[in-house]
Amino acid sequence: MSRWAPGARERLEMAALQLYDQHGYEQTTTTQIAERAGLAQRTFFRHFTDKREVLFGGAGRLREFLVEGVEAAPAAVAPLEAVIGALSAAREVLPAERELSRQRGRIIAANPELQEREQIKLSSLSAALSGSLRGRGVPDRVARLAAEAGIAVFKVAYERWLDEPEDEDFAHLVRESLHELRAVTSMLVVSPIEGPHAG
Amino acid sequence: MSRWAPGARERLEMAALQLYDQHGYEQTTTTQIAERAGLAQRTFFRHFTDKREVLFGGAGRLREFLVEGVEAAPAAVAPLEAVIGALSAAREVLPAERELSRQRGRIIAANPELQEREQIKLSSLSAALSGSLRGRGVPDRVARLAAEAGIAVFKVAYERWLDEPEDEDFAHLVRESLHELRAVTSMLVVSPIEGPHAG
DNA sequence: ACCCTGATGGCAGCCACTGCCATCACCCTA
DNA sequence: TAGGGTGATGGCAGTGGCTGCCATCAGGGT
Repeated sequence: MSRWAPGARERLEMAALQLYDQHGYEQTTTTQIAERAGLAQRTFFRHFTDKREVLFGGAGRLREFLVEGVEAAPAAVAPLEAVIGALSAAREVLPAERELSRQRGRIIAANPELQEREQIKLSSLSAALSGSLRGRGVPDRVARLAAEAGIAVFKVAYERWLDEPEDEDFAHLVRESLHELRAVTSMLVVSPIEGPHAG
Repeated sequence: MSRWAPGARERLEMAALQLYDQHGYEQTTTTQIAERAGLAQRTFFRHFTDKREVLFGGAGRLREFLVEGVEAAPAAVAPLEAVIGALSAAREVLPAERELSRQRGRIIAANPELQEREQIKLSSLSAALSGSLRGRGVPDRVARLAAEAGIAVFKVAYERWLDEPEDEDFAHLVRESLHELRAVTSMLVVSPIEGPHAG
C-alpha cells in the first residue's frame, strides 16, 4: 500500500464542492478543504492554482473535446456548422449526474469571483475554437465571430439544460438555440408587441 | 483650500495605470499606488473594491450609455438593430486619447487576472443589454442572444479599433463586424480554400 | 545497501483586503 | 464665537490566499 491514499485531486474537488455548497465559498478556507480531504493546505495549492480553480477541472476536458470535434469536421463544413457539430455532442463530457452540474452552478451563481473564472473559461474556449477554425483555413475575424456565436449558443443551451426538469437531449437544445440566433441576426425590423418571434 | 487635494479617485487611476505599465501588474502593490497618488493604502480600498477594479472605471459608463441607447430606440427597431445602434455611438464614452485605451489593453493582455475582470465586465454588459431588450417586449432567449451577438460584434470592432494605425470611425467598424457576423450565421456549406469569405 | 524520484507536510513570509477607531477641515446653527 | 455634525482620510491590527524553501519518506532501480 502506498504512503498516501490515491485520488488526492478528486478528494479535494469533492471536499470543496461540499463545503462551498454548505457554508458558502467565501466562508470556506482552503485549509478546511484540505483537512476534509485528509491533506495539508500546501498540498491543495500543488493541485490547484487557486481557491477557485478546484471547481473548474471540467473546463479543460470540454475544451479538448470541442477542439477535436471541430478539427474532425469535413473541410466542406461551414465554420459555425463545425462548431455547432462539436457542441451537439458535448453532453458526454458533462458529469453523468446532472445534479452535480446544477450544484456547481448554484455555487458559482452566488459568487462574483467564481463567475469571473467561469467567464474566462468560456473565453478561452472561444479562443481555442477560433484557433481550430483558423487551422481549417477560415479567415481570422470570421473564425472569431463563428467561435463567439458558438459560445453564445452553448451558453443558452447549457443554461436551459440545467433549468429543465428532465435531462433533455443536449444536441436538440443546441440546435434550437442556433435557430434562434439565426432568426435574431437576420431579423431587421419587427414589431415586438404583435409579431411572433423565433422560439 | 480643502484639507485634501480633490480628484483622489482619478489620481489613483492614473498612478495605477502608470505603475502597472512600468513595473507590471503583479509587481505593483496597492501601497505603491496609494503613495504615488499621495494617499494611504486604506484610501485606495475606499475608492476601489480591489486591485483590479482601478482599471475598469469606464465599464460602468459604457454600460449606462448602451442601455440608454437601446431604450431610446424606436419600438419598431429589431433587437439586434437596437443594440448595434447603441454600439455605433460608443466612441464617445471611450477615452478621447486612444493611446490610453491601448496602454490599458496591453496591461490587461499581460495578466490573466485582469482578463477575468474584463470578461465579467463584458458579461454584465451583455446582461444589461439583454435586460433592456426584455423591457422592450423581446422574448427572453431572443434578448439574450441578441445581446450576446452584439457583444461579439463589439469585441471584434473594439479590438480592430485598437489595432488600426489610425483612429478609425468606430461606427463603421461596428457595421462591418455586424455584416461579418450575419455572413457567418447564414453560411451553411463553404469550401474554405476556394471560396471568398466575408471580410 | 545505495540513491533517486515524487508526493507530501511544515513553516515563515508577503500582500490583498477588512474592521475599527481617530483625526480634522468644512459647514450649519445658535 | 462656540458647538456639533459630516465626510474623507490615516493608522493599525488581524485574516487568509498564496509562495518559497526545506524536510520527510515510500517505492523503485542498481
